[in-house]
Amino acid sequence: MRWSQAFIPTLRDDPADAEAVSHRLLVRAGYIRQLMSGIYSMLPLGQRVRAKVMNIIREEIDAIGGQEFLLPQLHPKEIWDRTGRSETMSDIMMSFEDNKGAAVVLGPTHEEIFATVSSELNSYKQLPQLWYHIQTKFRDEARPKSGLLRVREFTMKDSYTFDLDFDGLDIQFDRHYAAYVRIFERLGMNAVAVAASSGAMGGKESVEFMVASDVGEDEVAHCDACGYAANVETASSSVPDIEDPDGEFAVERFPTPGVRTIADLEGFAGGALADRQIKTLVYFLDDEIVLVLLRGDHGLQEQKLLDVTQTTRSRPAQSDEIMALLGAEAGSLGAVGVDGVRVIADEGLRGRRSMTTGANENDFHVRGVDVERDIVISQWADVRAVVDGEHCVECGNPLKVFTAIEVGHIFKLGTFYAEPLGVTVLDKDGKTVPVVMGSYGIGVERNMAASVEANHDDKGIVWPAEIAPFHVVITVLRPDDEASIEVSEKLYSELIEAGVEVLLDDRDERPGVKFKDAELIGVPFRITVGPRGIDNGVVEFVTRKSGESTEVAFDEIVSEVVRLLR
RNA sequence: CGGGACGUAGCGCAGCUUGGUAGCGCGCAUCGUUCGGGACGAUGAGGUCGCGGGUUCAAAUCCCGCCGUCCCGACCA
Repeated sequence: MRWSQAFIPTLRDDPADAEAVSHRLLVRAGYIRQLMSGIYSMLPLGQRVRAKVMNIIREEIDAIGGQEFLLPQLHPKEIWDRTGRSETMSDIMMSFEDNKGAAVVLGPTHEEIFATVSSELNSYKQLPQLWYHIQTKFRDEARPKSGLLRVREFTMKDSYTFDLDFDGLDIQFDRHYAAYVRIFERLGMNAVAVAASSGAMGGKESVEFMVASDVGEDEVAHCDACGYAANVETASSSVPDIEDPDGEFAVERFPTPGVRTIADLEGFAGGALADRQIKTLVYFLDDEIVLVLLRGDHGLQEQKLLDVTQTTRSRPAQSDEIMALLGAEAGSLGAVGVDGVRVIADEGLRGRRSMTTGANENDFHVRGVDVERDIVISQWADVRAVVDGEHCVECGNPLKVFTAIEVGHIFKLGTFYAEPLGVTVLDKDGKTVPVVMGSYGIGVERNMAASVEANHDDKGIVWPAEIAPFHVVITVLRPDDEASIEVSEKLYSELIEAGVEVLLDDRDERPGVKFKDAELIGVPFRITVGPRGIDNGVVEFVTRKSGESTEVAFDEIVSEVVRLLR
């Protein structure tokens, strides 16, 4: 491609509405343009990268036996009514009527549609199967953000496996795991596989692939020593025991005027340190009101609470609801003497004595509380949010907690979907059995953006060669110089001949502009052709990532590039 | 959905408080000089000031309504 003919609208200034690095750079470097919130046009450079990302994914899934499908984007709403997901997913589902008045939706995912096809799986002899497609999804997100990282229309590779039993599923799952590891490597990212909450999805197990980034929306707890890694929605940690005072203590009520928070009580004469207080939270789990108890300096991880209670929705109670239940405002709440309400206590409170907590009367607390003696605990559970620096439950070393981008998610669904969707086969004995399923997803554009988050510097994008829109840019410093033209045109055709993707910067621009643009768009290698080198029979060869520059003879440069790209 | 900010030329912004001429930088076009890290000079093209209504002799500017975009939060297989 000749740059003079290419549509690569680079911008000198950062776009005003882009904050995430990948968003800023992809817009500035002319890869994408926004059409509306969460909806982007792929410009030629963007489309080249997107196609390469899809090809890598395709290669790796094909390599583990995947069969590529292409299912439609437009679905009859009726199919979604059957599984009830037109209701449960209604807030993100784009739905409307076609011209005949039939209710249709744009698919937010494709389980239901794959299921219609898989109904033609009839016999155990047809299993296992690995089906996938790379298709557009529509999800009407309440708040799209950070460029391509969270959008409303995007491409996803979603695969589905069908097995006769859970052993078969385990094999398919492990193969996907390995394929995903290779994919993220090839995309230039250091992805960590973490245990994830299966949440309302049900199923046996799920693993998310996470790339550390400060624009990520998830938090991961990771142990460098032993490799333990989990989404904080499911992560555990150990914290040092607190030594409670010896001796007998009785529950004693005392006035605490003006004390509203844990911190207030720490500073109050006769109060207590945070780790010697009991924090009492009032939550609705689905429609039941419950008390959740934590150590004063600990925080609640709501997803863990949902998981241990097998509920799907939680919300903090409002002040009037709290008042009706306990007769006091948040800040003076406690579980001592509370009856008829489910009390879920975090493991961190086990065996604790002589604690201080609210008295369920404004401006009063109680001390001398022995958690197990004085409080009726319905359920002990680990519902505490893991914090950076706490200790690994596996090996005891300090955990790191960091934000990350979820670049892939693989699920062992089991029969969770197969049963309601009626995906069954006849086994050897002629018995109808549900198929054991797995599902596996990678967002294409999100991975493009995540790769930029991981591969950039202050000059622009630094693509891994395999997904760069071009492998090499030939920067012609003096396109008005005959010798320069001759050399660069020859190189250009030889490189193309050698299978290298070349961008020939033949624009009538000053050198500085060309260098800046080449760096901004992130082409891995640059060959600079200028009068200075021509006199010596050499070109300058620059590696984008290292900035390293060498002089290479005319007749060696093509083989050098080919060697580096291999 | 709650909170905040913003909407003026392709991009980045000023002008709005105190109503009257729509401006700057970049980019773009032509010419000239330049040419190894975002050149310089000259000339020029380009704007329904987000949309609708109101106040006024007069609205980018004041008032009302709406729409859109971003950020924080809620939400999110």
